Amino acid sequence: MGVRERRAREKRYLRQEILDAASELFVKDGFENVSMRRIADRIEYSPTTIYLYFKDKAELLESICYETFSKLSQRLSRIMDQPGDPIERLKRGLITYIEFGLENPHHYRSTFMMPIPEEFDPEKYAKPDSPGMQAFDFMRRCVYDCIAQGKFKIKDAELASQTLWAGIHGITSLLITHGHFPWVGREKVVQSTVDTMVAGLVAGGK
Amino acid sequence: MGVRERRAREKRYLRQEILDAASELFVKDGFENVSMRRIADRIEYSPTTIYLYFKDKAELLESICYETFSKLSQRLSRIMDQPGDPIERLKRGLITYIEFGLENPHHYRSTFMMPIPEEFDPEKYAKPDSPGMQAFDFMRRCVYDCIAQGKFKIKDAELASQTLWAGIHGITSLLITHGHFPWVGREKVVQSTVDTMVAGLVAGGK
DNA sequence: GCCCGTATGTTAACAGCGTTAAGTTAGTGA
DNA sequence: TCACTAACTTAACGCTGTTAACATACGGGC
Repeated sequence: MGVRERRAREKRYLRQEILDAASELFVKDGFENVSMRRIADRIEYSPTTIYLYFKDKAELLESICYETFSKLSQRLSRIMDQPGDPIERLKRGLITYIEFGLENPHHYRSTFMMPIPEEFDPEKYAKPDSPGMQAFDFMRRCVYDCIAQGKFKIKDAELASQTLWAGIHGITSLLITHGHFPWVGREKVVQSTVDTMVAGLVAGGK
Repeated sequence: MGVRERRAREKRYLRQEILDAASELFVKDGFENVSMRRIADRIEYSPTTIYLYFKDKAELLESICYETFSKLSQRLSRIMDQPGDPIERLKRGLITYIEFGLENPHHYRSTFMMPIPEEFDPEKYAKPDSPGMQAFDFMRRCVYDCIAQGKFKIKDAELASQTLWAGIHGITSLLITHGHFPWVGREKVVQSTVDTMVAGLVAGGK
């Protein structure tokens, strides 16, 4: 009587096929250039079939970003588990975040650069443990370590974390959207951003 | 024989009327929620009329952003002309930039957060003196002053400017797209970002 | 063994979008 | 008066995300 199981398996399989097709187009062309019809073409189903597996386009592409950002979480967790100077650890984590964003510009854009906040939707913000926010948590824990060890002049870990996030998000998103700007050099400005932010926390702003 | 002139005047008038209508919708709903047809409705012309005055939607909304960002340039130029400690001047400029972005989220988004870089289009990047870039120039000049007066450990003014830009862009864009995030406080994190970046430049990264 | 209900997928359509080609109208200059 | 041009409109193309209505096939209960 494994019929139910076979069906469920097939269903999972098609769901994954949709995800794969969508992901491929998404990586190549980005959110606004992937249409439900193009995805459907690729898997040789009708466009409406997709709606049996995903509520709408946003949810579909959100799933893709979720998968991808999980990899960032893994990378960060490996770094954070290592011993040694928390400041060096923090810097490596920040660089990893930035590099991840540059490797996955469309995912990064969809996750962190897309909508202007519509009305507050508790549904969405009740789950702050999305992989994106998980990445933020890794950083926050590392900042706690730095403060605990007296490395920072600033004592408010939350404030310090948010400040750092601003910095790394800034350079990541600018390099994504303004790749043609006459940067002094991608690596150079990435490194400078990280070094400057951390130095600022060490020295204490004001 | 002032007919030509009257016609030209009327033409300018309608152009401005389009800009005003578009701007109003734009401020309210943002780029992707303003349609040519909605603009046309508002001024009681047919949608195609707009194309007699603007090449396409992008150019129309670019004009709007241009106008708005000119105001930022003005604000910044007033600040930069004042005497006194260049670091204080710089900080005031950075804060002004951020506040401007938060006051005009849709303009800011369209100008600095929108496209993934398509193929290099020299047409667009031959004019780096757009108001957006003008704002950047103000900051750069101020950074030069700081370095000239030996206030910064970092000596590369271009690198320092780009690093600062990353920081202020980061907090501006995050507050725009993630207004619901549990920030420790908007003003607080803005101030912290500016202070931390500047302190980092003063102390010298590494 | 038949029938019903459900799961799965399709077709057709709606309402919108940016944009273009073709057509209309009014008014000026010759 | 005629021809030309500038200003504007109508109609259409080819997209978009999404929904409602319809088709089909298949397993469970009688």
